[in-house]
Amino acid sequence: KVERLSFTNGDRMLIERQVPIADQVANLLHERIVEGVYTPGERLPSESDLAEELAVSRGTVRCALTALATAGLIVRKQGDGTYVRDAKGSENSLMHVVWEFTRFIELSGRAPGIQVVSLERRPATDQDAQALELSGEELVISVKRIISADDQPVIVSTNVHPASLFSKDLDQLDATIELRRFLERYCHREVVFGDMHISATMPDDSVCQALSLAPDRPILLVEAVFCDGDGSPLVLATSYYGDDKLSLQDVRRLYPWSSNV
Amino acid sequence: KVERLSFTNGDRMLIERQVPIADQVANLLHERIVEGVYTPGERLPSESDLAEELAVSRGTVRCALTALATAGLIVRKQGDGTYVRDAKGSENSLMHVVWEFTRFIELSGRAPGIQVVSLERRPATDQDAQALELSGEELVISVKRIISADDQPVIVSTNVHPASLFSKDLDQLDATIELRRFLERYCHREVVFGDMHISATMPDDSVCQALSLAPDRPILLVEAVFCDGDGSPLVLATSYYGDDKLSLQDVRRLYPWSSNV
DNA sequence: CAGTGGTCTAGACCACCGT
DNA sequence: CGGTGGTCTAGACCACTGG
Repeated sequence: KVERLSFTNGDRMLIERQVPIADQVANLLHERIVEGVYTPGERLPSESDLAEELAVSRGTVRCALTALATAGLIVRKQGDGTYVRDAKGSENSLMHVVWEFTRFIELSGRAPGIQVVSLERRPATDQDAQALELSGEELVISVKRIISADDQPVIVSTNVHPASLFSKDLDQLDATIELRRFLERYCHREVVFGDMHISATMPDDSVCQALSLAPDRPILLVEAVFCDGDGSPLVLATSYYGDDKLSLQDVRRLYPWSSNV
Repeated sequence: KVERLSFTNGDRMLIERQVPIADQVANLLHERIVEGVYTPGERLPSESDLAEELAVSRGTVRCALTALATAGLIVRKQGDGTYVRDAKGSENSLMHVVWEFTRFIELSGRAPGIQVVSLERRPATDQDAQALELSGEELVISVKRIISADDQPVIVSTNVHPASLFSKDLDQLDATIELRRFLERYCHREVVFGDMHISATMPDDSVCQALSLAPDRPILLVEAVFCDGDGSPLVLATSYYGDDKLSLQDVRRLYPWSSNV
């Protein structure tokens, strides 16, 4: 069998073992779309052609394309071809907004900033315990942040983590990074799942003040539990969105049991 | 090669050709989960066992499992097994809420009702035209409905469709069905994609009146464009949610280019 | 009609988990 | 260690689309 540790196309490393080939293919195609090698509305090379170009099987290419299609980046038409979808797509999907604040704000063309309001270790409340599947009087680590766009505060966010996920002391934690990186750096976990609840609410005084809002202006409240691949809860996130321009967007493939993606 | 048009397990028809096998498997497993054959937290039979039981290849079973995992119904653990996730999951995901009102309300344990406020054919507004990718002065069909739960109005929804999708006259349309069935019946299209924007807003007078709300109570506003598999816009939906109990929920697999689902 | 994506199969090897 | 899911391959046939 051919050993394919890596090979180059032109002067560029393309495929290597180690990380799943399908993922690499997806990333590669994603890059090409972002960079405009494949432009919106354009038809991609056929699956067979891609398979040949990258020296992988067609099944692997399909796997990658499925990922992109699920994310809404491409559209596949049987008997015709695969097209780049002309939409921003998944970049600002609902959940990313919650745990990748900064990227979301950057996408709206503004400069993100994070201010840590508080960082504490305390016993879990009943609500915490239920959401994070904790039993008894376990400890949690709670971080409250204010996120700003162009120095204008737009989000108030509180994240509660099971303390058992952390090996470091409180004063060794740098909370001025966003949720995703925070989890990666200190818990070595990756968010894979999310359960979110969205509602409209009137801001209470503290939120009002933090976001410099008029008290009669409704804002979005997002409550979410994020889990890792095993379904273990990593964080209970409560976020208030106080910016007109922060409309949430959700692009996704519907329907349930269609493997046909 | 074995011809497998259909076969039975006990007295029950299980697999037939025509509809993709993987989908049938997914549906079957979904049913079993819903019916409690497989209960939350329980480990499913191994992929190989399922493949053998249903007389399909392991790849096909994996396809089905991937669909369920994407929807958040199961969790797969390498080297261990596949487990039923204990969460309601995808049934009331964000988008379903918008185009399957009745199911959503039923899931909350109440009786759904649909009242048609207006049904008209008119020229597209600029906003319609942009959202539905119409050019010029094309016609649209606009339906305004009030959805109730236990006779209590909870949603005001306006759906604008390109008139070109319809072959029937206005007076031949029955709008007392929800969006999904409406599109199936009269346009013979299936919703596959959605672009949604969510925001918090104060209800205007008409919405207030329709939902019997106090004017100082914030509500959710969801604006969505739904498309078919080709990415063609089918409907621009504008919905106001005026019920405390109607919190939106979103469960989904994150991360982008992981084919590893 | 040729070419595309859609589906399925059979078999292989791997990484990982629990025992 | 055996069994599980994770990945990849090669090849087959189908359904659909466009020219």
